Amino acid sequence: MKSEPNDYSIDDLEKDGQEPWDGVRNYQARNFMRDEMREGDLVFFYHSNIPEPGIVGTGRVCSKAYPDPTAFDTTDPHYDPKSDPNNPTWFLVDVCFEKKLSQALTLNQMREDVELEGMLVTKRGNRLSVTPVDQKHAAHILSLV
DNA sequence: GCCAACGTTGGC
DNA sequence: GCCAACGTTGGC
Repeated sequence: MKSEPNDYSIDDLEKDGQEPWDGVRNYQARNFMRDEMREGDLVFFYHSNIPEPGIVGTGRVCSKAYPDPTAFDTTDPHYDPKSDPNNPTWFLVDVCFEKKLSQALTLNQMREDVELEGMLVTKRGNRLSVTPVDQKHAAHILSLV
């Protein structure tokens, strides 16, 4: 799961302990959260839009998927007038802090690692903020950090 | 700050 | 339903 650290960082998650992953307005990312993610699933926390983007920590999915309340909040920047509260468009899960890495696993390192070949987040032009990670890729990442 | 990638919007 | 225009993401 990507986040710009200026907006929400691994340190923020460590401090908060748990955070609703709100504001996602992309159908593919929504589908992963709503349909694929389960409580207890491992999450890699990725810092984007910085000089050295990469994985900076781990977390866990710690709620079932539920409607994103910011979609109904007219004062929220992610307000979506087309999302009907009776039939919500946007869903999210809560993410709980697990661990901050002593050293980030950078995007460059992931791209150079043949074991991580094909990992979605390493692909050029990938803009999805929530992407699935293969079991074998996840296991390898855990062996590195 | 630039720009490639790509999703969304809206005219037709 | 096509596609040009536009907006956003995010690496560089």
